[in-house]
Amino acid sequence: MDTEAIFKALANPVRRQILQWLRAPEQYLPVELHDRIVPGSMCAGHIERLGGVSQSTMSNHLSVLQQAGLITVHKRGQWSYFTRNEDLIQQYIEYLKDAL
Amino acid sequence: MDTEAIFKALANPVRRQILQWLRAPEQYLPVELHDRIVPGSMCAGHIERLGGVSQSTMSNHLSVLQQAGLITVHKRGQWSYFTRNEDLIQQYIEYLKDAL
DNA sequence: TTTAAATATCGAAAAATTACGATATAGTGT
DNA sequence: ACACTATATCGTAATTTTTCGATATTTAAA
Repeated sequence: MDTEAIFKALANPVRRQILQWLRAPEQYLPVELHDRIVPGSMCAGHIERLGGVSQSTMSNHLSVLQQAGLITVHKRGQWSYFTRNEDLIQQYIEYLKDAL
Repeated sequence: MDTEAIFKALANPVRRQILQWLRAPEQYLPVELHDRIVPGSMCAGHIERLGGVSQSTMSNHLSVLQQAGLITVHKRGQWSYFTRNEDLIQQYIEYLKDAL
């Protein structure tokens, strides 16, 4: 677990918001979307539309979260589906409990 | 609880290290020091000597931690004694448990 | 009251992060 | 092959963070 990367990733409000959206993608997406191919996930495009930043900026945020291990990507066709890495998130909280 | 400030404060390795030193000041200080006036605390000077940064830089880090509420200061004479704010730290972890 | 010691604040340089538009890459459909 | 869509990457500008030395402030000590 790269705690340094996690702390840094979480220091940005847009990235924390992304994690929130990914907690309940259905809540933020129209019901009938092909996104549902990978449940509990959103593709980059939808995350981009939710956030108030450009495509490249959002892509970078997603990359930072991914490198910290907080989210994972599954590529299907031309789409990238992002999912929370609940295991790592939990592991990080456990770590904080006695390391903070 | 200013979570934004906490996330940012924790994003810096020097500041996280300070929190570690403050977990057990005795471990990092010569036994016979006047610092023991305020138990579980260290004065700015000792923290400065432990970290590899200048006096003003360390003072700034301490200020950031303080503004985030992660540490508190007690002034005695010409010294500032810094102590972990365990309540807030715990509160922050509780917050993360269902907000992250 | 002068001197010294501990800490805070100021102003500015250096480094890192965030942001954007443009372009590249890769997959889809015609 | 061509156009189109989704995403990633590149180069760079803007912003924020980190850092430092110098100076100010406060308390103590001579």
